[in-house]
Amino acid sequence: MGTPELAAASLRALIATPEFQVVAVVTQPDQPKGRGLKLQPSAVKEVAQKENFPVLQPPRAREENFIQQLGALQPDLIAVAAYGQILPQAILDLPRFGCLNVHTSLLPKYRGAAPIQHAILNGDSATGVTIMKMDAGLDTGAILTQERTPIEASDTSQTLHDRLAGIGAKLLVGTIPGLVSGAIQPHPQPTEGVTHAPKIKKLDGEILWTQPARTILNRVRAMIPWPGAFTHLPGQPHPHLLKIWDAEVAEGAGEPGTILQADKNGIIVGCGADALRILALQQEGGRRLTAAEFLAGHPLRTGQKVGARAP
RNA sequence: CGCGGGGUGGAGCAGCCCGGUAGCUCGUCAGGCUCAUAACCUGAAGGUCCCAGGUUCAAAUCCUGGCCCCGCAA
Repeated sequence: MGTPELAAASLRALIATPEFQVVAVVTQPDQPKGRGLKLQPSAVKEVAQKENFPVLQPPRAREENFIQQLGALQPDLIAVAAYGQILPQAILDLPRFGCLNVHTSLLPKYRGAAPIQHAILNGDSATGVTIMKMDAGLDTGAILTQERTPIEASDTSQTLHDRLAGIGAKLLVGTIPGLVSGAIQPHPQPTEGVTHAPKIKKLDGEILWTQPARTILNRVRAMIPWPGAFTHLPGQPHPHLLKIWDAEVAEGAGEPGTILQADKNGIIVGCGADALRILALQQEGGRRLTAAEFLAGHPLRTGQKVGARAP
């Protein structure tokens, strides 16, 4: 059971392992997505369909109807990764070996929907993947295995996600035989160090220029690919949304939100501490551009303010 | 048909409302300056103004249809 690309990676790994027999794939119903809000199948559904596995897409997993359908398949084990729905106890109890969950953090840190983003947002130097045996709580199940990976300065949520997806898939496939044979025992999560990583919202991408440049840069990296860290450029009818795709901390001081310098080397904006050199950005309606390309058509003067919202 | 922005020399933009000479920043090429340079000066090349119709003496500009890109929304 899973929905986005993260889960698709695990699904591919399970399919590729001959010891396992995938009897069904469960994913969220197709959602209206993209321009025009057309219905789009999930990443998991695409993989499942390509391999001709039966796909179940219950609108609500707790419906009796679906639970019976699932029970009829008599699964020995259910693997879950970013499914997007809370599973009722009836499903957790269904398989002989329980339900395993792939979670992209070192639990009990960052329980919840967006552990990858929060790890980068907080400037952590490492994170990892946990395979746990699910219980009724939110990511509170007993830990089976964990694998750690460093967070590089160049990592974004995108790159880290891709790496963790691979690690998680491998770890899941490696953990299942150990659980079945009894070689791997579940360990309850420590009560110390519990933190939560709530779902990222669009507004979490808004840059607060009064924060230190380091903190802002973490936000820029954490919000890739979605929603993108953004600010606003004062404009005639309305301010223009401006997404920051790449940046680095630069020396310099100036009033937060003020452009200190703008040339081929980047656009330097004052922050609460140090300054941020913007290297790649995108205005609404436009493509992603390097600072030099952007400046060729959007002259910026030093001293100009950015991000100021109408009082 | 969910809402909105946009497609103009190689890149990024202005011009469109108020039809009539193709503009700006950068890049490219040539020459110059310099110990030297991605710096500076001078000059040059390079455009079916997304496509198809329509209106008009005349369309980048106005009208209709289509294709593509992007932001919002998820």
